[in-house]
This record gives sequence, structure tokens and C-alpha cells, in this order.
Amino acid sequence: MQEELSVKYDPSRVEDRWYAYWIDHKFFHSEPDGREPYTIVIPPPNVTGVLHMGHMMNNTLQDVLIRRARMTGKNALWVPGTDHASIATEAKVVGKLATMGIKKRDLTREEFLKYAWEWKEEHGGIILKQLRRLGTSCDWDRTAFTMDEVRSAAVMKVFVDLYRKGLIYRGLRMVNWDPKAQTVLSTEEVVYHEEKSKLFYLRYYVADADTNPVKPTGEEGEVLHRDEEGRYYAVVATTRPETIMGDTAMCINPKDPKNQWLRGHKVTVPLVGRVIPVIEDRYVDIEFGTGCLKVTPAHDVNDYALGKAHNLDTIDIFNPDGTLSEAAGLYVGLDRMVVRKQISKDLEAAGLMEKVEDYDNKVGYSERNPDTAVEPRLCKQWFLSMKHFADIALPPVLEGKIKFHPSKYVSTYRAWLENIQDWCISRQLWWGHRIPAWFLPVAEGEEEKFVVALSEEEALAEARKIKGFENIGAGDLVRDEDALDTWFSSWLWPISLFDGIEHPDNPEIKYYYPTNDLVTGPDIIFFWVARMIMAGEEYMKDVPFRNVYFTGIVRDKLGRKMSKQLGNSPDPIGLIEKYGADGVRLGILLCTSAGNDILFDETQVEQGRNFSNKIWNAFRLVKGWNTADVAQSDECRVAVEWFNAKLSATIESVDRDFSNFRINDAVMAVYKLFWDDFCSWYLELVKPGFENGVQRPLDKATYDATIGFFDSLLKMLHPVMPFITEELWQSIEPRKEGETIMLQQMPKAGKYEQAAIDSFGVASEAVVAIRAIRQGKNIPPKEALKLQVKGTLPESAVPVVRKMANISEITSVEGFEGGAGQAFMVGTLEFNVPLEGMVNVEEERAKILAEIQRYEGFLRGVNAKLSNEKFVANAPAQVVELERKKLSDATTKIENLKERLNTLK
RNA sequence: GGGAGCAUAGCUCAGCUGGUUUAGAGCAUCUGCCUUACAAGCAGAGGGUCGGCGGUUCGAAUCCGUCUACUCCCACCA
Repeated sequence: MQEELSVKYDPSRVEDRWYAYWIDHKFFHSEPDGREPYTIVIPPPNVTGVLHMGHMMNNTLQDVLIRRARMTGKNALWVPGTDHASIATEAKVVGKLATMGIKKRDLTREEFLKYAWEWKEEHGGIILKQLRRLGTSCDWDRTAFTMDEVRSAAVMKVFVDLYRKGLIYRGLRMVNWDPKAQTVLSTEEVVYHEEKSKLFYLRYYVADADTNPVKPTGEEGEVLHRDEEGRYYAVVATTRPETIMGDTAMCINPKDPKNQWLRGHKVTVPLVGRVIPVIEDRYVDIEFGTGCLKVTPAHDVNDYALGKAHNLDTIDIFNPDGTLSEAAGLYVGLDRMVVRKQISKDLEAAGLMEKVEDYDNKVGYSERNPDTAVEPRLCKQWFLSMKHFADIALPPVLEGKIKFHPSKYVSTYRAWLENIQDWCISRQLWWGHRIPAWFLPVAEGEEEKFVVALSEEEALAEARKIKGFENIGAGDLVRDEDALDTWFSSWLWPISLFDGIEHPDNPEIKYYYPTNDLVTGPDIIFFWVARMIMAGEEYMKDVPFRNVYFTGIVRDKLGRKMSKQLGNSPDPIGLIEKYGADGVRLGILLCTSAGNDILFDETQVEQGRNFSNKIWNAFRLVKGWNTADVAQSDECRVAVEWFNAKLSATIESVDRDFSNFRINDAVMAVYKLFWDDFCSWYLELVKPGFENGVQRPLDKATYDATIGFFDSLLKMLHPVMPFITEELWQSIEPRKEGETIMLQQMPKAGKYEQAAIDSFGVASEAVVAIRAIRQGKNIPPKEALKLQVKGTLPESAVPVVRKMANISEITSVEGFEGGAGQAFMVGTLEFNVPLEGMVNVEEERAKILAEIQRYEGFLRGVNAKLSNEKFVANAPAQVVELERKKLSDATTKIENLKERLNTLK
């Protein structure tokens, strides 16, 4: 530490040095031992991601928990790592390649993966380096990656295992297709946005009017459309006219009176000219549009179901990239969005457009490619059957074995599990875990045959067991091209980090699993939290964690989400450089409460920075004191007694807050303990002051107590503000190399007298009142005043009032001299500050009258209660007693005030 | 369409099983201070009919109903 302490705390001189010190001494590293473990696994950020405010909040919280655990005797381990994020990363690599003029489809899988790994090496892990700036105490020796060897092996083993258990299957389903990434997505990866779009009303002419005459029934409500030439047509409302090339039927509700005339007819698809049947199904909403629905089994989930039920043809008119295929016949090669515009014009021109209406509808978009509308598409994919997993994942949460903070997410969790759909786990991507399935050579048109195995050798052996394939060679097997959904590796994270899938009995998994607390956002409760619980129950027969702390979304101070477009997302590293990591951490924590979104404002970080400075300067003050063999003053003795009690009381409340995950409350309590109680009251009380320009010495007992308090406060602050607390703890007294505040024991609450806190409260209230009188009368703090008390001031309050309010003399009196001072009350204790000639009697009288009125109003309320027989009869004795005390207190106060008013005449 | 949550000071939020003086905190605001740790500071002050209405109760910010506003999640209405 430098000789002269600067007036301002400079985090940049401190942070890197201590972080290196902690790393050098391996303080973050954990190995199983005899202590109780405390484990957190990091929600792995995308490997190529950069730090944003959400990460800052999330990781600050985790670091607070882990540092606190470390200081309460636990063997704390926080495992860091990154996620390969297959869609997002592959998209980035494809983008990068595009700038080099390389197309993905021109590369082999191996070539592409080479580029992808290069990209990962170059950009990967930046986020973890950035996290270090925040002071996160992760065990970096254990840094993992979802695609590293151990994690990949776990994924393969689990896939094969679940397949053999019959839980993984291949199925032809209507799935969500991302035409940009050209991969299927799970239902959870689709986000719906409300959009202003158009509802197009198209004419489908009746095709068989000659052979099957249209019979108008003439009944009320019947709608018959005929054009100028007398031809009959039906009107179909659709938001997606570009899909008419895939229409294979029109559907009406059999109970729809207005469309009865269409029963049994055939209609012609506009422009396309294909003749399709009119089918009937109660699925159709009679009220919507015209009650006629076009059926496109290949491109709509409901239509697919209709198609299946009615045995309709399926015409897939789209290519994987969202352009129209040969099968469409028209607009081939054009993008679906382009076709929508064009076909509506063409329909209009051909007189086939009845009308167009504005319409709000919901469109699904890819979570990872937010500007790409998802296309329902029929294709064969791998699925994980979820019923079994829902059954095992629900009880631990409902029974409280896992606690959610806040608990409202239990119902969200439950609703999802009770209505769960099978999980589509295959992705048409290369960056990820390749599905360990090998297809057998079969003749064209024959049903596919495959084997699932951990390796090609094993696959070959398996394949050879199948009848007719006994003699195939390795070259005959073709491995599935698809990769697995990223979450299929993330869901194993709490297990695979300790190699618990491959080696379920290894000492690490036995020691560290289940982990303790998970800190994450509610947006991934289904993607990740629920699935980790499933995997935990399936493979460990135990929950993966005990508590889940859900953070909110970090928004700007106007409540908007942070986004690059708005430019309202501050640069985290910039903030750390400007305010210090400790300041940023405190600023974030002060505005965080579980589950609530946080409205981030830089002034909060400024508050954190200011607090760092306050701590720094308190240290400078104490460091400047010297001791001598002098007697302890009364005010010092009282101050030490009081702060001792106050400290213990606060430790109790902080412990309580932490056990309830009320972290911001705990942080605020320590903040106030340091700033208000310690700095504004304690230090001011014991501060020795100057004599002839020389600082007076402090007695040894008070000095030692002060250093002890400082030490305790630093420890309490350490989890929140690790850097400044280490810096000051190292300077407060000589430390040996290798010592650290990080591994000290958190102070424990001792026994304390509530009376010490209460009587200090009386003293401080009196002091505040006297200061207010000074301010009102413009009396400088240096000018000593006298104080009269009617009644008895608690003994311990006397020295406090004397020093803090600069009172030269406190006298006990029977009554106050009229008009000679300013009076005030603390509780029922009456005080008077004699101020000869400085009191405006009229003003004073007015003030007292207002006071009397206030108390009389209050008294009326209390009286009303007490004179209510039912209240006295029904309320608990304690409560009635309390009301009686209020009554007598208020009566006394009013009497006192009236007496005072009389003396003022 | 279904479900959940929230509504308390200018802002962000506490207020746990109804009863501790006619509701608290932080920030912001206002006033006075460059007082030998800190102006990134010190001292002091003001500010709310607890979203509306109704009910239960001796007693409601707290429990119930209802209305209004907002937020989020889920769902295949073209």
C-alpha cells in the first residue's frame, strides 16, 4: 500500500493486483474434502458471446453467494464454462465465411468445422475473461465447454441410453423450420409476435356446377356468391395467399348453415387451376372469415391434421430456404415473402380477389434469427419423448425439494410440464454434437433402417446383427448428418461438469452433486432449468440444485429492454473502468430483487462508486489515529457498547435475508450499517479531535474495538465488494503472504442488549432535534448549547448528546422557563434548549398548537378504538394494552405541550 | 382464448401469519454548510387520502369480491 492515501479511492490501482493474487494462490480452486460443499454451476454463456448487463447482474449475484459460502466455512466451488450455442455460433461462422466469399454448402462438414473451431478459438471465452474484471471467483481450472471431450462423451452416452430406453425416436412430424438457418427448431425456440397483416379473401370457383348443380336452399343466412356471368364461387379468407399452390382441399363446418350449398362440391384453386374437394370438419370456425378454410397439409399444423384425417394429398411447395419449389408450379425459385406480394397482385388482376382486410395476427419467429418467420414444415426428425421426464421432474418442485425464488414460477413450471410436448432434438447444423446414428443401406423407397451406437465400430457390430446386413462393411453405413439441439448438452451441465454421466461413482460428482443454488433468468426455465431437473432425476436420481434464484431482465431506466438498436445498453467493461468493479456490483445489487425486472440507471453505479469512496475515507480516518495510555471517555465507551449491539443485530438480519434470498435487502442493510451507523454516528462519536492543531490520541480499548468493527464490516462487505475490502483488510494490520479476507470467517452475531440500541435511539433523536434547532436559528455547530431535560435521560444517552450535538451542560429540571428556549420531545421525554432572546414567541406558539392538533387527532382515533366495546372484548390483550399506552403517551404529550404553551404567554 | 403477476412518495421498491404511535428505505428534490476522512462529502427538511368501488372484521396497504391499468407466460383460430 502506498504511503500517502489519496483522497479518492482508485479502483484501477487495486483490482488487477488482487485478482492476480487470488488466482496465484488458487483461492478459487476447490477439491473435495471433509467440509460441507457449496456448489454453483454457471449458466454457460454462448462461447462467442460478449458480456452484457444481464450477465453482470447474474454473475454478481452468483459471486456474492459463492464468496459468502466460502466465508461461512463451506468448501465453495463455482464452475465456469461456455456453451457452444449451435444455431447462434453456426450463424456467425456462416456470416464470417460469407464475407470471405465462401458458401457453407460448398464446404465439406470437416472443412466447415475447421473454420468453426478456428472461430471459437479466436472469439471463444472472451466473455469469461471479461467476467474476471467483475471479480468473479470461479474455479477457472475447471473451465468447461459443452463441446469438450468430457461433455461430448456425456451427450453421446445419454443419447444412446435414452434411445435404448425407447425414449428417443424418429418421427415424421410437422415441425418449425427456420429457413435462414435451414434447420428445424423446437417449439420453445419459436417466439410469436403480434403483427399487422392482411386477410385476403380469395375466390374458389365451383368446378363441378355442370355435373353437380348448385342447389340454393333459400334458407336464411345462406350466402351464394355468383359473378357477372352467373358462375358460383366460394370465398376463402387467408393470411398466406402464397400457399394456395399447396391447397389440396377446402373445408367447411358441417353445421355451418351458410355454406351448406357447398357440400359435396369441388372447387378450383385460383390461379393454380387445380380442382380440390370440399371436405367437412367441425374444426372450422363458422364465425371466422366466410367459414371456408383452405387446406394446405404441407404448410400448416392444423391443415396437416385435417389432411391426415381426411386422407388428403400433401404438396410441399417450399424449398428449405423458403423459396418456392418445383412442386409449386408457379413462382418457382422466388422467396415466399416476395410471392405473397406478387400473388396478391396477380389474384387481383385475375379478378379472383374478393377483398382485402387489415388483420392482426401472430407470426412465429426464430428465437435465434429474430427476423426470420418460422415455416411449419413436414419432415423426419429425432424426438425425445417427454411424458416420462415430466413425471419425474414435477414432484421435486411441487414438494419443495427444489425451491424457486420467487415462488410464482412454480406455477409456470407446472403448467409447462403438465402440457408438455415431445422435444425435437435434431438440428440441421454441423456445429454441435453429431447424432450417433448410422443408416443402413436400403433400396430406394424402402423404409429407413438405422442403428444408434457410441461409435462407428459399435454401430457396425449392431448393424451386422440385423437380418440381411450380416456382411456389410464400415463403408456401407452412413452417419446421420444432423447435430443435437444445444440444450441437449446443457441439460446435463450440473452432472457432466463432474463427469457424472460417464463415471457416476467418481468422488467429485459424489461430493459436489447436488449443487446448491442456481441463478438464472426465467426466460430459460423450460429450455434449461426444467430439463436439468429431468436429467438430474434420470441420471443421478436426485435434484441438480436446491434453490433457483430467478433474476429479472435488465432494462434501461425507461423500462425498455436493452438492445443494440436503441443503444441503451451500457458497455459493462466501460462501467467497470469508470466506477470500479465494486461500485458496479453494488449498484446492480441495490436495484435487484428476485424475479423483478431491474431498471438500470448509471446513477446507481455512481452510488456504488461513492460508497467505495466512503469506505476508503473511513479507513483513512481510522488509519490516522494513534493511541496513548489514556482513560476511555464516556462517549467512547457508550459508542463501543452500542455499535457492538448494532453490529450483532445487523448480522442477524443479514443472515436472515440471505437465507430467504433477499439479497438486495441484505446489501442495503450492510450499506446503511457502514455509512449511517458506523461513519455518521460511531466514528463521529469516537473521533478524537484536535488540540492546538495536533490530533489527540485515542485510548487503546476504543482503538482496538474500532479496528475490530472495521474488520467485521469489511468481511460483511466482501462478498459484494471484493476488491476494496481485500485492499483495506490487507492494510488494516500487517498480513502474511497468502492471507486473504476471502477465506476469513464471516462475523457471527453475538448476544446483545436491545436496550443499548434503544437508548442510543433516544440519544440520536435528541441530537437530530437539536441540530434542526441550530439550523433553524442559524447557530453554528461550534457554538456549544445547553440542554434541559424534564425527566431522566438514559445514562448512556448523555455522552452521545453532549458530543454529537455539542452540548456543554445537561440539566434535569422540573419545568421550563417560559419563552426562553426551543422545546422538543423524544417519546415522552421533554427537552428544552435555552435560547435567551432568540425565540419568536408567536412562531413557537403556532408550532406548538399545530403539534397539539396533530396529537389530538391521533388521540381521537385511539379513543374511538378503546371506547369500542367490541375492540376491547375481541382484540388480544397485548393490542389493547398497546392502545392504552398510546392513549396515555399521547395524553402526556398533549399536556406537556399545553403547559409549554402557557409558559410562552 | 387460458393462466400468472403487479398497482404503496417524483423514481425504484420493502411492508412476512390483518393490530408498534395517522405507512418505511434508497435514490432524486429542497435548504444550509468547502466543519482537519470523504463536496464521490456533512447537517437538516419536505413529500403518500397505499389504483377505483364494494365486502369481511372490533380493526384492512395487508383477507375476499369487482372494476381499471400495466407486465409476463402458455395456446393450432385460417
